[in-house]
Amino acid sequence: MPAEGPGSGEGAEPGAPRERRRRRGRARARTEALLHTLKRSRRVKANDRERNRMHHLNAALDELRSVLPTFPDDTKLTKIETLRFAYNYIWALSETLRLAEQCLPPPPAFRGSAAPPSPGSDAGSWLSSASPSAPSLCASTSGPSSPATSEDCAYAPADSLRGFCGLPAAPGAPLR
DNA sequence: TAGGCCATCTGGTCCT
DNA sequence: AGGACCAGATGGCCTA
Repeated sequence: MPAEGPGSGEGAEPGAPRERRRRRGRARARTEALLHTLKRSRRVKANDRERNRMHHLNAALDELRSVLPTFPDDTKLTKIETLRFAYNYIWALSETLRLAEQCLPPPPAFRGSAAPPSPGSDAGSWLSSASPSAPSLCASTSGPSSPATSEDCAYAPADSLRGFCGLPAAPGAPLR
């Protein structure tokens, strides 16, 4: 807000140079104050837009979280974990599809003796052996406090693989 | 208390 | 000119 002084319209010797300088100074201060408030209001508007933008970004991130399987269910992944997990999850799903195409129709030998990888056993190796350069399905590379345990890593692809290969999916399978 | 995560502010840059 | 996007800075909250 420009502090508009009460004495802005007094009339004393309109032609005097000193008075003219004083008026110029006041006018300049007024325009500077105006400019300042203009800049300020633009900044406030920009801040508001930026806040909104980030809220939308977070909403999208929440949506992404909601379709990612986590263990336990109420685990909330951080932003970076969500992005990494989504990346790896997509990779794992497409890999699952690829493997499913290979095993349909299921070869008799496979159904009989050799069981598909289970979450607890060699699913991790299934993941890593599927592609040497494959990313881990783990959401993060962080320490033990990370919500993405090794259990989570094998969880989704192993179960979906079971489904695709005509075997009963394990209870609580993440894929609908 | 240090470190991680997050929200917000801010100034710069690019685009329409 | 104004809006969108981006990256850096800052401060608050939480946890080990």
